[in-house]
Amino acid sequence: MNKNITSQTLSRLPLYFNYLISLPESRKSGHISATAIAEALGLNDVQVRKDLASVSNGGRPKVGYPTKELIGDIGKFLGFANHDGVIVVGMGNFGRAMLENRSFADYGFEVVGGFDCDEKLVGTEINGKPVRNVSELGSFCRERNIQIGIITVPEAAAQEVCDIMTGAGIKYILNFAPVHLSTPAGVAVHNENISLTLAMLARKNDIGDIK
Amino acid sequence: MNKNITSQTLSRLPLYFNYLISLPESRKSGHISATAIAEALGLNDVQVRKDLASVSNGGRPKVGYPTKELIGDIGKFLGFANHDGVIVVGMGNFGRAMLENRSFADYGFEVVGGFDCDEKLVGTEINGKPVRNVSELGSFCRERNIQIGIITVPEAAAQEVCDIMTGAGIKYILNFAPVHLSTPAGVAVHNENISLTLAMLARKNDIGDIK
DNA sequence: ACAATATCGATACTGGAATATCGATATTCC
DNA sequence: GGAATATCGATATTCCAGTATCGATATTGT
Repeated sequence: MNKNITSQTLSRLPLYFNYLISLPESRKSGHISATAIAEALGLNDVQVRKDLASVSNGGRPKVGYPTKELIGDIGKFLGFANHDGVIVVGMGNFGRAMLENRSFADYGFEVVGGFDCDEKLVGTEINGKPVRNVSELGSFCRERNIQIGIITVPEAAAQEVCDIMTGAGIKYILNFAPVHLSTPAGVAVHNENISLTLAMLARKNDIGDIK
Repeated sequence: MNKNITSQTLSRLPLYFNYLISLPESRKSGHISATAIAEALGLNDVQVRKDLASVSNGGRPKVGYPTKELIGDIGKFLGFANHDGVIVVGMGNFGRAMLENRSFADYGFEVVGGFDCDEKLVGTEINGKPVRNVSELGSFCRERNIQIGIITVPEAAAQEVCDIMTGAGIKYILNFAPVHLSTPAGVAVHNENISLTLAMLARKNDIGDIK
């Protein structure tokens, strides 16, 4: 168990977690080897072992890691037992998809509500979650100490929404608008530009010689 | 202008492109330095220079790169003048958002249609784009030589849809279902797990030291 | 009990990407 | 025109993730 971890390792942990919980109950009761996990996921066994070393108390030679304990360790490490509240601003299709996304719960997040400035939407519910007016965002987040926000508004409104969020004490912002947001220090932004992602994926092999 | 390019460089090019086109018109008419770009995007200036060297004819010392030319070069290189057809399978909110996303066009993509297996949706139009039955996917894609597909179906159906896509000759898959897809060689998959992204964003500081 | 085997963990190696350094060149200012 | 400065491009260096190797250890089978 070594708390020094790279983001690459961090990004593979959910993969292991996913794989382990998908195992039939019979296999969960025993042990599992890094070799077996690597095989199943098409990875290198040493890599898996190194990754696991950073979250677990170690496995035993010839036996492997106790499966249930390992699941617990990874889950705990990733904070999947948390219940962090998340708000979503912009109730277009994207925003609605966020409110309906069930997989957040698996990772310890709970979307507690949506915000929009369209009066026709304010007051409605989506997937049982209320839609509030953006003007209430500040008080809502401060009251509940919400620290995570998702921006799914059109490009033009993104920076304004971002400012409102940071003003409300939001510390982590996931931004789906295709613009670069500027934020005060201490606020982490992740820009998720779908078109960009697609471009990176689909253009890789097109062009000349790529390593 | 050197056509040997790494995928890392390639993945940064759209970033530069994005930044450059977002500049006010006044600054676009002049020149821009690698240093300035690096500063704005939080990257190393040498890295930016090296990246740009692979697509542009070079800048001038003390002056930088002619901005408009650079935009053109990157855009041309990335194929943003293309019109690559894209299909979307799964007409939930997510899928609908994809059909309505205007920013694809900026990057040379055109969503040509959606697919679903819900008969209530098949035959309708979303944002002027027809929704077809998944059973027609194969013939549709082969006829039009579609190579790019986006998966926005629930977890359980993702692998099946993936198989149908690869069977239809799709070469690039953007997958929003939170599962690892297995594909034949020659098919590129990008898994976009929103929950995971959020976890990495919001948990980074929680957990010990992350590099 | 002892040999064979599977697996672990630590260390060493490798290759590629990021970064630092440096000389060359264009521009600006005096 | 010449000094100062910003920037480029090339080369050298550093760093890091991934992989291979190897000794140690636990289990199994004879």
